Amino acid sequence: MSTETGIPRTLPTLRRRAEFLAVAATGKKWVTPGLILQIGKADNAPVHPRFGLTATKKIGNAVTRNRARRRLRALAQQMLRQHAVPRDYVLIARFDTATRDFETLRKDLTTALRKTGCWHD
RNA sequence: UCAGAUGGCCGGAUGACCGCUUUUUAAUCUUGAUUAAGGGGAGGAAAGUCCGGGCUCCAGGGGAAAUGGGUGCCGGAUAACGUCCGGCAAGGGUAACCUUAGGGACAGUGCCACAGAAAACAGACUACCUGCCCGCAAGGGUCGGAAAAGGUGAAAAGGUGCGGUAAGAGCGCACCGCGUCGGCGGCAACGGCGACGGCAUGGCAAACCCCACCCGGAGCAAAACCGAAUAGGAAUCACACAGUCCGGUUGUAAAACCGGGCGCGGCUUUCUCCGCCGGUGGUUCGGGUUGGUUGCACGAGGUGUCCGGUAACGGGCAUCCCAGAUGAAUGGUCAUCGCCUGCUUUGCAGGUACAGAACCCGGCUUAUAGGCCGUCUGACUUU
RNA sequence: UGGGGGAUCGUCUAACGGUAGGACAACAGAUUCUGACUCUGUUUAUCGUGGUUCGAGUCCACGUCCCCCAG
Repeated sequence: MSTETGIPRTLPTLRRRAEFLAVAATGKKWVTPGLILQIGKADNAPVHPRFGLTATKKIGNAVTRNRARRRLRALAQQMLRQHAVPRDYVLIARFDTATRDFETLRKDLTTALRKTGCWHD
């Protein structure tokens, strides 16, 4: 389950509707053109960062939603494991998520983490 | 060469790094996890959910009826179909070919607005014609004849031509259409031939309907099992409360228990037969669950080949195993090359469709950049 | 995932298969010193594509969008 660094190789994900609602209820979020980041409360934070993904029907059909979700997941596995304090995170896909350049998307998430104070090196 | 018609197929490729899921083998231990190596991992429509079937439950099976729904030329294919194949008819096109919910209008009911004399028992109106009467005449009246003319309308009671007549009329004739009968070809739809009739039966059934055939309902969030937790409910109302006979066991007896028959109640809308079960149904209150496994991928399966059949399709043989997620995997990034378009033409820029399995299969419908391979028709040119 | 229902002016709602009507709104005019109220007039619609029919908002097929129910 864990390596010598203590952080799992793949981050656990949010699964229950109640968990998503709890993250959204804090109201703490940052909006960038590529994605929206929501952050859960600090008092009941988990040991390691967890994340959930949301792609609504508004951004396109099933193929577009799948592609946006997969890019966000790949991004989250890369970034959150190294550069995020342990919290619950929810990443919401926007119109440009499926087509935006991946480096720009990475900068979007970096900016969101820094602005919300969840960044660490 | 140009313009068309039609059938089938494909629907990007390779590599590197980092991942996800499933499976096989091996190792480790905490016996269900980790690690390592290897294999598999979205479509022609996976879509819409419009039909058909498998499978599961409603305990199971048979018959009848009602209600409701569907299909509708004929023959065949199929597990089945509203699908497919072949044929017929009608319509369109120079043609290849395409389109068609294409049974019944003499079973009955209904509708045909406006216009028009009339919209369906044909008969009334205007107008026409011979005779008679009135009148100088124009014209009027009347006994009859006849249904050819009447601006409409989507549609007007066979059409065109000739004869015929006082005027006309299938009144007669020719051709076309229609109907009836006969025999011929075809399994049939239907076709064509001959004779006769002398025109009858307007349209709408994607209006109600009639006829023929088909259909029980719900759906994998079906359903089964394991585990945890809680409960093995309470109140009230309605309905039914039916028992009896026979046999056996215990017993002194009364009686109790067991089995069977008849009866009562329930078992998909109703009835009924076999069968099964023994209280049923409604309302209110209270309590609880949302984990895992199976179902779940060897199938009306794919590929190749041979045989039968015009074809749809069927059969034989060989060979292959080819997705299985559950906040839901099948990917992310980079590079190179295809293909298309444009140009500053040997390189740069832009583009590369529609779209994501969720129990499975057969179809239909809809979306789709671009490309490939046939077959056929018409026109033009050359030989 | 399965089942059911619907779509008519900008909004709400009518309409036997036969000229798509009404209310509110908008616009113009009248009234008023100006505005409101009131009166008169005008504009605007059958979800899309095909089919049946002489003729479809209505009947049929396919598609698009929306709503409801089960869980």
